[in-house]
Amino acid sequence: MSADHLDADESAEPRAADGRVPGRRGRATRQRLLECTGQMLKDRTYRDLKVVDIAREAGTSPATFYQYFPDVESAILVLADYMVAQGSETFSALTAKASWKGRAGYEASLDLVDGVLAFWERFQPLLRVVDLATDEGDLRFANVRTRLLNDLNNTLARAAADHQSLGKGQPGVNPDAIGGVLVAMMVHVSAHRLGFEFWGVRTEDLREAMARIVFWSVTGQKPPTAG
Amino acid sequence: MSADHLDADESAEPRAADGRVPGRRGRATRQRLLECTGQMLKDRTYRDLKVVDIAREAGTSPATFYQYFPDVESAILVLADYMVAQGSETFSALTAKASWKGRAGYEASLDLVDGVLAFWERFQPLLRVVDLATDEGDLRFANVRTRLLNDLNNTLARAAADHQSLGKGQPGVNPDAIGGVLVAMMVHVSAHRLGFEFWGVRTEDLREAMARIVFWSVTGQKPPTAG
DNA sequence: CGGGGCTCCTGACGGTGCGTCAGATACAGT
DNA sequence: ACTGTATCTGACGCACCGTCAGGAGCCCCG
Repeated sequence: MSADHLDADESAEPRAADGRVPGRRGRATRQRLLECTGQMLKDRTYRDLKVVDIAREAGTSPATFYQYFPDVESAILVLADYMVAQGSETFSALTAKASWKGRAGYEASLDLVDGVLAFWERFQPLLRVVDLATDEGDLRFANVRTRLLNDLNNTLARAAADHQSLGKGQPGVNPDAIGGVLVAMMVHVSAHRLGFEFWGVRTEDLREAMARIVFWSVTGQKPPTAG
Repeated sequence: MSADHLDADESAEPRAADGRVPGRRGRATRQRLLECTGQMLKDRTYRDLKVVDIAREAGTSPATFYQYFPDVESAILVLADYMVAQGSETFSALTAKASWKGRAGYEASLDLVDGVLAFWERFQPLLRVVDLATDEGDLRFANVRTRLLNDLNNTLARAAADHQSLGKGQPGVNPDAIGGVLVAMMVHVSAHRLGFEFWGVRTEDLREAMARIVFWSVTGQKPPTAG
């Protein structure tokens, strides 16, 4: 639940490799390196991201990069932290106000699914790296993933539990499992959206299928029939 | 649909780097290298798998490895091909005979989910690499993934379509989307099973939540209430 | 049983990227 | 201008990659 001990490097003063706190010029260089890193992630794949390229792009030398980040992953983690912040904001906006009742409830499910799809679209390059590094066993990125999905997870689990306590929804099924499974579904489909399209399945159709599953899993109600 | 032009290297005679067809001794070495590769995948992570280590483990030299495989990925692909064959067998056994009606239908959904979970458990190291390489954009592994999931996908889509044509199920929703979404859910949860357990969600509960979603998505019927 | 001609193996090498110094360079204050 | 601190970088050693040319093993025929 609490994540106080899991701060990224950014929560404190950024320190250079030798321990000193960077001044104005240093912070500008650091920022430039970050921006170039984010930029290059859009083109090349994570594993083809060479320190020397980032440095050259930022008009500096590889050694300078290591002054501010112990490795490429650490730089990406800083960008990922920003993404997590955006995610919390985005997802809480989508789930806070929504009601689960009737047609409006189904519309809210659609909005939620659309929100996740859009978020994955927007941060695609970063999320690709996060998924990759998480699967590779990098705990720093696993942590990013957890922080990003935690709220979503809890919100859905809470909603499922609320319906259960009223005798609706999915009685007797662990609400955390419901939330986790739904998040897994949305996340995985979002991540492989292009693969689906390539395989001939329109995103529009995925969106509908997922929203219906979300709505039914939480409320136990059959969603309104599709147009 | 058709995959005739996508054969892995294994469908034809394995050839050595210089084009010749290996004899008895050569094939034994090749096999030994394959086994060591599979073995070492269980310990180290994919990216830490160095050719020199595989070679040493197999009691030979790095150069020998390159005699039989252009790169590490290619060796893993051979192992993956075997896995795909196992998968086709496993999954078709799970879906061929099953009926979707009533309580037995729900049991079949449970069996299906269990089957996927067990399969992912069994081939965990290999599947981790397949997922990883697919996400990294390696088309050879994306192809493995497609072949592995295609049947499952089609089976579920077909079942959904059948129910729709009887006025049941999810009328008006693209059956391919339903199949794809369900497979995505099962696969992603299976891949992150340990993550869920660590986070406090028992596999038993995930299994139930997923089976219910599968059953409902295909048949449109509410599954039997949980004990 | 010994030598010719295959198959099979490997030591050694050039290449690329990593990460780390020691020292060069820019800048700010006096 | 002068000095000390902040910032940068050229150059290096390391590790792994992938490729040769040539050595070692094996089989078979004479």
